Amino acid sequence: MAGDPVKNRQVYEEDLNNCGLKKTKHRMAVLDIMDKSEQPRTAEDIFAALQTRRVSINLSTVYRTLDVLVANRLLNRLSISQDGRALYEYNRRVHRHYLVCIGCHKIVPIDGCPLEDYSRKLEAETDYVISGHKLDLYGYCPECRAKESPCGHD
Amino acid sequence: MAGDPVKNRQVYEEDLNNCGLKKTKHRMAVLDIMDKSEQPRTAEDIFAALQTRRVSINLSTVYRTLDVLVANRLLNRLSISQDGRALYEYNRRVHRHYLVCIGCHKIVPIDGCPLEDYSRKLEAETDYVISGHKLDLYGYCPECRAKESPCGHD
DNA sequence: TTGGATGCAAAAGTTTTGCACGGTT
DNA sequence: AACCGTGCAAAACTTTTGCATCCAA
Repeated sequence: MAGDPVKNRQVYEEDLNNCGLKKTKHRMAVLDIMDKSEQPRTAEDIFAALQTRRVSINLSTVYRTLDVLVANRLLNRLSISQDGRALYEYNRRVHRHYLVCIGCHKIVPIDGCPLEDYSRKLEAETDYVISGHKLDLYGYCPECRAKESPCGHD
Repeated sequence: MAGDPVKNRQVYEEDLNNCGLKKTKHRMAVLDIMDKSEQPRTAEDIFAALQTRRVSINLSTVYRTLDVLVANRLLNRLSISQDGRALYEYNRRVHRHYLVCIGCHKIVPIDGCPLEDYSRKLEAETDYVISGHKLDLYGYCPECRAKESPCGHD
């Protein structure tokens, strides 16, 4: 699905066009990096990935690029991280949730969404229009179970 | 429930004691403010509330106090906010989720939790030990429905 | 008395912005 | 050519830290 580079470049280009955004090497590279990322990434992280690819860019441009892509719904900005840094993910237009390991901070996507029925029910109860939700689950992966501290302090 | 100031002060004092923390006017005031808050609050916001109460405090002490109270599970730190600032809430030891209005940023608590069964099911599937989750729902409150922009840009 | 709590100032870290220049359409 | 995108430097903003002093137990 994310394996054919030529096909993907066409997708990115089309997405940028549909949004009325210019096609720049920076935007193309960021979309490609994010599309191929298994996990949500920080701006700094994306900046490093660009440098690895020999794409010359300034960190402030990374932020500006991310802002534009988020505003146009090509990326999502998450608020999972505890440490105050924003995380970004490619918007696959499929509803996705994550399971975050408290021990090693590994983030894995979860299949499916348990909240579809619940959302509609809550709309009826609250008289809100519910347009989305964020759900992340936290726990210890098989490798990290032994590290769990029972006392509350990490 | 949060109406009797004397009773509540006893609770805060007891909680601080149980955690081996000294009882200071700052900690007492922060616990009281948070206990009486309907919505999660930022550090800056709590700082302002303290000043309104004529409690003299430095912003760095607010952060230190919040850190201590979070580490001891008397408060929770949330990651709802989009704008990079941490939000804190009083830990009522009841599992709680929020419904956030995209229009006016009002945050209201939701009754109940739709995820209890799901968590256990996911544990079985993934071989993780799931110790918690974060769920927030987003939408437009009755007052803000008219403001919804269909184009993605706010 | 003693170790933790606090104020103040300074630093650290992330993200944003002003401005001049460069690239895309 | 016009407008948007970019680099660079500086600023803004939230949060953390060092150190001397203060306070609760």
